[in-house]
Amino acid sequence: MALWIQISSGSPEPIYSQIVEQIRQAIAKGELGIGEKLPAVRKLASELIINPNTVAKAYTILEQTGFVITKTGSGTFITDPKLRHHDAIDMNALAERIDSVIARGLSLGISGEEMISLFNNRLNAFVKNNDGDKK
Amino acid sequence: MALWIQISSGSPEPIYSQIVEQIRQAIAKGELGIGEKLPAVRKLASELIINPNTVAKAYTILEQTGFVITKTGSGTFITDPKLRHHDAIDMNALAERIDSVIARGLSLGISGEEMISLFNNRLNAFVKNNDGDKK
Amino acid sequence: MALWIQISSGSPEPIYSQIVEQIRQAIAKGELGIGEKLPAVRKLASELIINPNTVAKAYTILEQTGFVITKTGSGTFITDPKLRHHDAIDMNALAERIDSVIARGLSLGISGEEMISLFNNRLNAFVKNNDGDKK
Amino acid sequence: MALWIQISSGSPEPIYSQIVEQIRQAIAKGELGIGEKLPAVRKLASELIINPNTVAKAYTILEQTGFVITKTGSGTFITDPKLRHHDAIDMNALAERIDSVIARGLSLGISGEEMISLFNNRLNAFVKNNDGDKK
DNA sequence: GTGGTCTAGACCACA
DNA sequence: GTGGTCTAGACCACC
Repeated sequence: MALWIQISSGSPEPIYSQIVEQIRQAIAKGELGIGEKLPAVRKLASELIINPNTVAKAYTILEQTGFVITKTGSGTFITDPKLRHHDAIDMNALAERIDSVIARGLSLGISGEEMISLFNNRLNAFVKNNDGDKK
Repeated sequence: MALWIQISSGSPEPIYSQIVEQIRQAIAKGELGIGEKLPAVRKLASELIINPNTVAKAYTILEQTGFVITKTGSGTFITDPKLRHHDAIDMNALAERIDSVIARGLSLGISGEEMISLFNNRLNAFVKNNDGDKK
Repeated sequence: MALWIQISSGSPEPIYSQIVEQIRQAIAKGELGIGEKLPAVRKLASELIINPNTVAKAYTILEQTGFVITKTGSGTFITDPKLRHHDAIDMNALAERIDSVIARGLSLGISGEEMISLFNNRLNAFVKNNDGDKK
Repeated sequence: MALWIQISSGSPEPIYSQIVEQIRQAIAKGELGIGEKLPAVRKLASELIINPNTVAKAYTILEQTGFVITKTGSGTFITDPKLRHHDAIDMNALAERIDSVIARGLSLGISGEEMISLFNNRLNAFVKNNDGDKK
């Protein structure tokens, strides 16, 4: 449980971004609840065998996006979702990402129905986990 | 009709990548048919007011990905989708991209139902255009 | 029999080079004998639906390399192999091409034995044809 | 040891392609082992007295072909051959290249036996080095 | 330090 | 006319 982050160093996506993404997904899935404490920067860095600056950058971004709050001296904690702020810009960005995914799928020869089916499957993986936590 | 590509120079996504993405989407939507000719490198570059090398890089990537073929001296053309070949790796990458999109959406406070609805809407934009062509 | 040249317009190899290569192979296989007449430039160009200049360029290269001789007013003919001249440079170039092929093969996971076997198979295809002609 | 790449600037083969080819061969010969680091883009460029962009292009191609992975900020490294995936298309391309080599050799007046002998000699140069590493 | 992106502009090969 | 290659040099992101 202590270490659920997977880094692929040979990836076009920067490491700090991979960390941000995975923590965001963990929060979305409910694996990380409100107020829960993230691993210390140095500890996570040594476990992933990466530069502490890289972890720090990831945490900074998460804080700027409102997903976590860092209390100097005690650690970094998941924030209350109600406190997170989002722009209309975010919705546009999301729509663009969806378009991109659809174009990629269609180019793979996947039909519209299959795309929807695939999307539902992946979405259920998220929802299921959240239900599990709520029980 | 002549210019349907939109570049945002202040974006973290590189310009050449924006071009690749938009052309891929245009192909997926059927706006660009098989065998159709893309604008010449220098022409598109001057229209978008960017360097020809940047356009050339985008076209090169599209060629390596199998979406277009370039015939030196005559131009760059959309390939037949049947000739494109894809790996199982591509499917995994697609699933990961979907996960990423879902996490982003959920973190914006969007419910599962709304996500599905949004996804269907975007997908319809693609399918509609293709139906129009078939008629 | 009249038209045995196959052009793939969507190829990194220039068209004129494809023609040169295929004629060279036809000569090596014995499909084209000494003194035999090549199709006229304009005729071949119209059959392949390409620019006559492209065919002319191919014939020029074949002439410079000594494979054919053009007699103005009558046509282009295969030369006597004894009259062809080659440099030590050619041998080095050949060795480099072999190295390149081997590296490519090994990177595909093909063993040394398989490489030799494959090479022999392809070579036999050439020799067989020559035997067939001699009978 | 530091510099084993030879560039011939007067060659029809582009410089970036020469670099790609020689590194591929070095990998096939075992001169470059898994995980080994390639020279930095700027360093190799200054040693070969060419533009860094040209080296970068070569490295990019090697990455797209799966021979190396580049980790921005730390360097470019040889990948594990097991992770490289290839298509049946590659085998056809290889066979074509072999045909081309054979035709070129035969046109130089080299007999079939000599061709095989030559091929074996070049192949041994590769295998020997690999055996040496294994000891 | 590393590689990635982009520009400006030149030259060449191809059709 | 088309795209392909290369140079010179700048700026940025990553680690």
